Amino acid sequence: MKVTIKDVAERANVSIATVSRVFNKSGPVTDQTRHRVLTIARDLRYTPNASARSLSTSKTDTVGLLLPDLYGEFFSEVIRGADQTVQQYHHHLLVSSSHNNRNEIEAALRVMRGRVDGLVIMSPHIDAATLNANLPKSLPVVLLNCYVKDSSFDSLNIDNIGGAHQMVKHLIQHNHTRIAIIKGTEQNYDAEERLSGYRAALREANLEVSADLEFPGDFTEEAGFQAAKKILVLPHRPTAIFASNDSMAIGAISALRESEVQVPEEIAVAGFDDIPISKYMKPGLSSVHVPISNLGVLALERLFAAVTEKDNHIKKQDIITTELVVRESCGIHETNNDD
Amino acid sequence: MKVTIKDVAERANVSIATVSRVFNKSGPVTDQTRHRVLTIARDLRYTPNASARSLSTSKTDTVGLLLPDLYGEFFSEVIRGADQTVQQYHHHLLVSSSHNNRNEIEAALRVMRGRVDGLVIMSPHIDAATLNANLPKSLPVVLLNCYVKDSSFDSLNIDNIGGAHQMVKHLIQHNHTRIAIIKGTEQNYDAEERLSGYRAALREANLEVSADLEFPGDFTEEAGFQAAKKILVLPHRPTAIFASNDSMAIGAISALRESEVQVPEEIAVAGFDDIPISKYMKPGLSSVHVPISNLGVLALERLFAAVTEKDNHIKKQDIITTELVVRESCGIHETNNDD
DNA sequence: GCCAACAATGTAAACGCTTACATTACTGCC
DNA sequence: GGCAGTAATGTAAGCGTTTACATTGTTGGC
Repeated sequence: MKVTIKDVAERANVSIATVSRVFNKSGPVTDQTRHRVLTIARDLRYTPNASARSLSTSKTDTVGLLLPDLYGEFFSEVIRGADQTVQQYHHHLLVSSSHNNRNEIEAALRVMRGRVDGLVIMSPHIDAATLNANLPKSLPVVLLNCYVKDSSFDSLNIDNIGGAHQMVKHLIQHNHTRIAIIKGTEQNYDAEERLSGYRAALREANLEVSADLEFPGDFTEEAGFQAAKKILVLPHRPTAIFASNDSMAIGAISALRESEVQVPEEIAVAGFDDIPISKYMKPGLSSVHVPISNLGVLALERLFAAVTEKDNHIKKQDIITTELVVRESCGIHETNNDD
Repeated sequence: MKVTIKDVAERANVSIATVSRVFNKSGPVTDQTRHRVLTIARDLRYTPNASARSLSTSKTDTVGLLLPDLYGEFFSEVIRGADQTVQQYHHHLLVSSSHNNRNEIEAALRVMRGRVDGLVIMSPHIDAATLNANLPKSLPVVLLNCYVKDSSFDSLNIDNIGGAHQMVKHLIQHNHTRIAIIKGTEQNYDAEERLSGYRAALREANLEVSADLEFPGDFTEEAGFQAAKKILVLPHRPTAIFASNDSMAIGAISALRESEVQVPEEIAVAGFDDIPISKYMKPGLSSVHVPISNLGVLALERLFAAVTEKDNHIKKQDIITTELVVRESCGIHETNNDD
């Protein structure tokens, strides 16, 4: 039924070593022989057995992408960038979500190990110890947006603090003094950083940092919706809302609309991530642009560098800068240089 | 460096066969022995080598998901559903996009073969011949939204015709008589079916089917935008636009807005797919709901059935029904039973 | 007490490939 | 013409498992 290298070798009257050499372009082979082997292989529909090859070479030509969740455009974009890069390097992409649960993450790590030549991990809840405990020291790893500062790992992080700071500063510069924030998921790294960027900007402008203006959220539209409802009944109503991501901003706007509060006239709204829809909403959502699909590309390029360079690969911790995107929802149309 | 079954066996004073039996729960082992092996394995951080195992068993515990593209929420949702199901069955997910190019699809197929126990293929451009030529007869395959009617394959298709028909009929019932369509990508299966559903509904209502009302598109927001611009300059302006997917509908709405044409008052707009944002837009986008993430789940469940049942698996061609979702963009608020 | 039956474990072949090393057959140089 | 050097090919060991079959040890029925 299934055709192996041996079948090809027999039919071509050569040894399996020669067939192997043809397929791997390793070692010298006559043009004539090569051609004969290739033809017969095609006729026989021969494909090298990936497992056998992996076993022999201890390479899998596959890299793993471990994500906290597979929901929403953010991850979809990361996957897209990753796939693109992986194909370019003639590798394969093993994707898995980890459900944010520590045990499941460990299981996922262990299970990936041995199946991949390298691993990109995007999981806010992971720490260096878990990583070291569950992965062989030799497996190249790139951390994407993880809360691990350890210089023993390559990592890529979004400049959450800077981005949030920039957006809030922008609002302040345009005379907003009561700015509420809808926070991200409790304990989430991005969430905390965005919050601290928000606070820093307020402090810097000598504005009060108050728990009364900080509303819980979990990055879903629903949470944004609920938070906005709460904000609306505040005695001294804020003039601006900074949502920790676009989904929540969208939810918030939809709540404001429901209550017939004009955006941005009565309340300005801004988000974070700049997901594609932000551009197409009405009003267009002001946001902090994160080069998401680029993130996937960068992570994988770094990973392949690590895989290739092996031991003399130098690890780096990079911070990806964000960019302020001003649309209508924050009430400041003009293109001006706020920084 | 790397620890193998042999290391565990030596340390535990048993043969490798016993260790193997412990890990696979195949064959009898004393509780005492099992415990000793397990403990030592844990201490040694032993993980069975996946390649060796695959070579030996010719199973990979991995299934492949071949998508035409990785762009947008649609695929992100399919992947999510797929991942969820795959985890449930303790398998892994190898994802790849095929770039819609025939050669690349063939390459992807060939490369997947041998790495996976089964394959879900979503690729409008593929035909039965290509499939047969590049895949071993024994590999379970589920076609997702492919234009292959062949009963020798399991397949899942969206009821594009029915969905489009239903939406256009709905518009007609509410007194729209000039309804433009923004078509999907040329030669694309979904695109053609949605177009024919549109035409059927018009014909059924004795409305003219005219090329003047059919505008090219390619499923991107940009295309929707451009098409709407063209529609706006039409001498006898349509009162409704049916976009072949939500992205184009969103692009169209944004073009109309730019020209200060009221939606739905002046022109009603409807889409297809019911991607999550549709709900949060203003106006909410009327659309044809496709249970996307469910699609991923269903496809993988079918695949696992095929993998498990092996030879006595009975292939089926299923059509997934869609559902009309009426929001504001088509101008008919009331919840009524249109069918 | 013997033997059958079975439980627990071991032995070794096979899975399909890569690759170090061995072999063979040419070349051209002195 | 012999020999070194090299190009082309072959041989066989190993990669880490699984598993059919063999071996050993125990049990219980007669």
